[in-house]
Amino acid sequence: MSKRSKPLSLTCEQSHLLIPTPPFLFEGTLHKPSHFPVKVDAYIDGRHHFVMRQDSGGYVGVVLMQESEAVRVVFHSIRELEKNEIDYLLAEINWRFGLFIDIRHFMEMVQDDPILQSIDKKWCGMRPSCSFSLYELLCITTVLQNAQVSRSVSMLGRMLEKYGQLVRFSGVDLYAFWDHDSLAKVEEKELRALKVGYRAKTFLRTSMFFMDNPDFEYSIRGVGKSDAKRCLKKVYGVGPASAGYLLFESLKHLDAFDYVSPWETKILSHLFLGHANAASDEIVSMSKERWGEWRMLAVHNIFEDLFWRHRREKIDWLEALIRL
DNA sequence: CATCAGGGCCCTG
DNA sequence: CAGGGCCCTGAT
Repeated sequence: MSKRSKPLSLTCEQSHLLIPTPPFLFEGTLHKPSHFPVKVDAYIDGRHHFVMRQDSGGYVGVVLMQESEAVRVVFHSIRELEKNEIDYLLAEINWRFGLFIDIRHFMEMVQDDPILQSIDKKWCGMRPSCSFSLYELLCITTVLQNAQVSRSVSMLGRMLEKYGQLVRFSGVDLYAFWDHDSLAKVEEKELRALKVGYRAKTFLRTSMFFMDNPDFEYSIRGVGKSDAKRCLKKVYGVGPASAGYLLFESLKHLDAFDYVSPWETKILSHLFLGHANAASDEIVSMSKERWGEWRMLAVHNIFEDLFWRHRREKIDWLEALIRL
């Protein structure tokens, strides 16, 4: 694989409509302020952009925008897409952005919960969503491990420059991820040169795993949380923290909150108790008691609201707890 | 300059 | 099941 610096222009447009289960909040679901700045997806002026990879090797730039209660989907590609390709892409988008999820019970719970009530009405009711395939999200959780944000960002940036494909559509330049089969063939030394450290081995082993199990993601969608977690943790490099993110963001388990990382513990401790010293077990059991089967969705709403407010006007205690 | 934890996880004993 | 080691970075 060689470095391709010139963006590939995707000029052929096709437009479709998807209908989410109500109540649906477009920005809350598509715009995630806590996500770090890497050119793999972008929410700009009410439009969400990202790139999907086809099995055939093609790239499809996707733009999502609100159209009353529906979601307008515009595909950008180098040639006209066939009906079966479009059906696949639409079904995939329906899943990745959780358009099928019924959150009515959660919204009822919001009514008599002071913490959830404090979330800005503009987007209390957001859903788990993820522009990426399970493999792609796994690559992201891999760079998150044992690194601060700035390092995670630069590791992923270097990987995308070398192995990704830059595409241009609808006025944005974004990277498509590499495919697992090609990355599986890369030399570990070459990966290590990108300063990903011991993660080089993780990338190779996960890529080989997906090469051998191309239907892994589909086989664990719709499977119960504990079975799905067991399958995920068999993948080299996936521990409790990564499994949690994958279960919620990719597999839509709204209760995937059984482990909290230290930095998240501090933030939730501050919110629950007014100080940052609670133990992570304590935070998990408080959340279970308070929100039950909806606990990860609740925590997600809280975090995104917090980061969103933090971007507009710095929240001092939060600034002290997140490290950039 | 050196030291060290960090948005974990694997492996060993 | 506890704890050392792992790559690199930026904070101290």
